[in-house]
Amino acid sequence: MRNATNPMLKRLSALVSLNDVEVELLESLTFEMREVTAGEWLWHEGDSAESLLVISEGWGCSARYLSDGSRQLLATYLPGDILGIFELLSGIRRNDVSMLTDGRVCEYSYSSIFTLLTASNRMRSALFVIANQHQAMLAERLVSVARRNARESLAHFLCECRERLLEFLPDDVDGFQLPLSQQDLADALGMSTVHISRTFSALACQGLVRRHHFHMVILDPQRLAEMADFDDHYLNCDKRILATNTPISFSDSAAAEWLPSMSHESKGRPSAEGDEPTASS
Amino acid sequence: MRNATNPMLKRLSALVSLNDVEVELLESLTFEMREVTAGEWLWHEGDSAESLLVISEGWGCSARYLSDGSRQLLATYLPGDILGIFELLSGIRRNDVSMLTDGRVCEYSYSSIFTLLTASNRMRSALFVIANQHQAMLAERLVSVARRNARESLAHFLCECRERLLEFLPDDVDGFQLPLSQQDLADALGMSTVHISRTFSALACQGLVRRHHFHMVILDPQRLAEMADFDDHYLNCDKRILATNTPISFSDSAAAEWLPSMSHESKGRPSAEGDEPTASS
DNA sequence: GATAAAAATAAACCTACGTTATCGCGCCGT
DNA sequence: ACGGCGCGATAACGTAGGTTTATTTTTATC
Repeated sequence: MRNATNPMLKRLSALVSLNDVEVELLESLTFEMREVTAGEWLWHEGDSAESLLVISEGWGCSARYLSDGSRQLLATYLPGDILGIFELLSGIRRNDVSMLTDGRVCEYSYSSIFTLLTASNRMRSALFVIANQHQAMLAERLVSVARRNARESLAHFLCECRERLLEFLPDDVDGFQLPLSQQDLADALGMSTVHISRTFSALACQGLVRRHHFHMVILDPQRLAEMADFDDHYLNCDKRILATNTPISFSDSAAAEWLPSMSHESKGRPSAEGDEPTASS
Repeated sequence: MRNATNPMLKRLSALVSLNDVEVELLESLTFEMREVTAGEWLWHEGDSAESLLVISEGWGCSARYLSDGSRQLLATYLPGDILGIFELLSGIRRNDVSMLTDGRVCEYSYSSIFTLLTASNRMRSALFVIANQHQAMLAERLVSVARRNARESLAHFLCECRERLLEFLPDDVDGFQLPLSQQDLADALGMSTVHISRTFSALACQGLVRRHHFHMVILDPQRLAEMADFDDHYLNCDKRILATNTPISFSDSAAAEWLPSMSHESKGRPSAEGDEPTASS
């Protein structure tokens, strides 16, 4: 794999196979790397949105705060995650986003992102896929909160975290850092901190997980996934589509500008297209 | 307002002010109108996605079905709603979608939609805004299920329905058809049917709503919104952005192709741009 | 209009979770 | 070393909402 100090490049190249032109384009993007600390706000609802953020280190989250003072986590953001895609066109931040831990974020101005989107179908698709993933996670969270009991819900969350981290983790590791306090987990899963604690104990008793402070070990991923009714499909289906370059049958030339991987060049404008040698249609 | 038998035109022109070229383009789109009946599936998760659907009459919903047989409604679709935007680029349906009532849907092939997206910034933005709205509703539903009690939750849902319908309803009406059975509502709000029933009684006792079968009357919208902590912002903020044509400051020409309403023409390709005389930057 | 099927209500009972409170532990600054 | 503080664990208790069963109302079918 290529040198990837550029976080955006790192993330996108994990999602789609980029050609040299695309890599070059990504490497030429200017970004500002910034140190952030736990609890720091990345932005607030209503702020004007002019840049896209990639988390390079640390965890973040978006949340809604209610009038009674409680909050509901809407999403967690892991290293490699890209934030602010949804606001690209509206120009206004939709939720509060803050860091759960110390870390490092990279800021890309929307104008450079627009260049990217215009130049490459695959990268446009990749950003869509990321946005889709977050929508899918949100839906799955709703299912958890609405339909699963505490143990299933927590188990599901742990499975999800593991699956999301797997991509960036060495294969042999069976544990990972889960830098969420029980308060954070409670806010994410719609439970009380006390019950999070209880539920962790229960899962530990069943020999499913082991936890020491922020370090999680999933002892029996299979059984945990079973009890949570966890299916990684919602996290990976779009990824697979991009990976296999599944072409969708369209004759219209307009489609070529939008679809992930049509093999013909788009009509004469600056373009970074070109396909890897994969199963073609 | 213009003749709008074309449901897509009707919806988009309610969202953004379209110019004549755009209207013409929309009117030239071919679509297939289809009668559908309550309970009919529009598509299933995993189906290949090749078209966008506009609900012209009736209500629909998307849902996740769990292994224990229960289901969770993820979204409701009202007349005018556009379905399948998210699948534009992935080409695969992500959730099961079915009709809650008899109705009528219009199908637009993705290829014609791609034409639309390529031709007009504003329509591209409009579709994004609609996708954003659904994401926002999903988030708000999560908040409801996770943080609000039954009365607040139901009240919030009713407020949301009212707000969404308001656009298409005569102003003077204080009642509307809410064609969801208590089972449907329970599936949407993560509660049991009996508790939906109880909660309706409670709301009725407090003089907040009146309900006769599928006909809802919100007796005191203000008080209902208060108790639900309902703020229509999440439904309307993007709409307002489009309406006021707020320009976002970008010097890059690539941005002009993406943003809702930059006033300059995009570079020489077929374009349906042109702006209404509004407050300029 | 008679009948069956579906939806809504109601009452009784139960449990998964919230709430409150207490205690122990590791971390920090003085 | 000390006390303060945030975090997590455990226990006792209360309750919102689930479950079950039965009765009534509404709708659909003929």
